[in-house]
Amino acid sequence: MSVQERKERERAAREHLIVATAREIAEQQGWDAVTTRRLAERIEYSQPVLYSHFRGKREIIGAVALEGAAEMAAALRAATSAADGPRTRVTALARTYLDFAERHPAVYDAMFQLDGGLAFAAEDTPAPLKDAFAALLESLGEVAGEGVHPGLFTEVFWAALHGLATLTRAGRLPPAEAEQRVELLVDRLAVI
Amino acid sequence: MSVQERKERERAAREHLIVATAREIAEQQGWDAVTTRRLAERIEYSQPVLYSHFRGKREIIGAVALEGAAEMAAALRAATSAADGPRTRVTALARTYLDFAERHPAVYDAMFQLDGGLAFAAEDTPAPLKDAFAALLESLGEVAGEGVHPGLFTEVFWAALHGLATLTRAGRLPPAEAEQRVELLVDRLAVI
DNA sequence: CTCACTTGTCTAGCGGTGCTAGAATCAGGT
DNA sequence: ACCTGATTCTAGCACCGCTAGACAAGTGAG
Repeated sequence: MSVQERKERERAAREHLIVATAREIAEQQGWDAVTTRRLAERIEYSQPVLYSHFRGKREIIGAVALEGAAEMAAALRAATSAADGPRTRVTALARTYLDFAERHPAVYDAMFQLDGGLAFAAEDTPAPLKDAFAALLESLGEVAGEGVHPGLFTEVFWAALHGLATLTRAGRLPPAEAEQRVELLVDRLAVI
Repeated sequence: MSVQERKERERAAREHLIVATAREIAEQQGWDAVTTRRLAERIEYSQPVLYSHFRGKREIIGAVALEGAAEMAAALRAATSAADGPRTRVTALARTYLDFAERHPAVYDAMFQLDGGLAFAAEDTPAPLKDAFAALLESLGEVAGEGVHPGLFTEVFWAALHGLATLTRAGRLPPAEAEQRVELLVDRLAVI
């Protein structure tokens, strides 16, 4: 059944092209510019083709989110493994997280701001999302402090990072003192 | 010029009706349901009337955001003034903030998630927004700790609250341990 | 090699969106 | 009672997400 295999391969390639193109448009012009028409034109297929791969625009956003989660997890692990000592590790983690959000705003939005139809904090949460949280937990768990549940601590730290990321990018916080905010956050929250 | 005064009064009343109706629809069915057609029909005028009051939908969102900011500031001040001692005050502040976000999700979105065309952290930031931040600063400044700029501390604390609020509401954090997260946050961030 | 059939893709269109030009209507002053 | 200017509406633009049904291309059987 080599023919069928080839077709499946081509189908998978096209699906990846859709996700990559959606992400590209979103990074360049924002998610509002990612319309099914524009996306279809860019991949040089007609609109209905998109719906043979995804249920709708929401699922495309979800696919970008999963891709982003995997990348973020990798970035976090790379940064933390290069640092020794809990304190340095947590600081590196925080910087990397905020850096990721700043450099890939569209992906970050797909993950946390937009509705990609993904389950969170539940049984059927997709693996990449669980893994991204796990990457946070690995470094943050060791500075949770005694008597504090590592998962709960990670949630709080994560929420703080998320707040900084979104408020900064939305112009709610001046970017100038970003570094000072990170240091204050790590100083206070992490128990070294 | 009594005629003109009456007209201006009626115009102001209608403008307020638009904002109130937009908010009502948003609270009931989400901001996606707030379309110019639906909004126009509800206020029993045609669409173009909306554009004689606001530049566009964005400005209507902005108007709701300003209204919300004033209410939030009032709620925060009410809660903190009823508490004595910095620690109790900060906890009350955090709870009130999160409670406001949970009970008025549409207004909260207008303030911090959607684009209402408002300036933040800048010279021309509208007064209600500045005042809401000031309300936070009043209680948080006293627990910033030595050598830490009160404004910077407030920003970090606020970001953490914002992260908790948005991630919880988006289903990214399980609502069950919300109270524990607040306590952990106050314990660690605030210097009593 | 031909032909029916499945599979895949496209054209065209639905009901909706934010927004606006120009027609129609209403109220005010003379 | 009429003219004039402000106000409001009707109708329409270009776009959106999504889909039914026409059409073409590739597949396997005879």
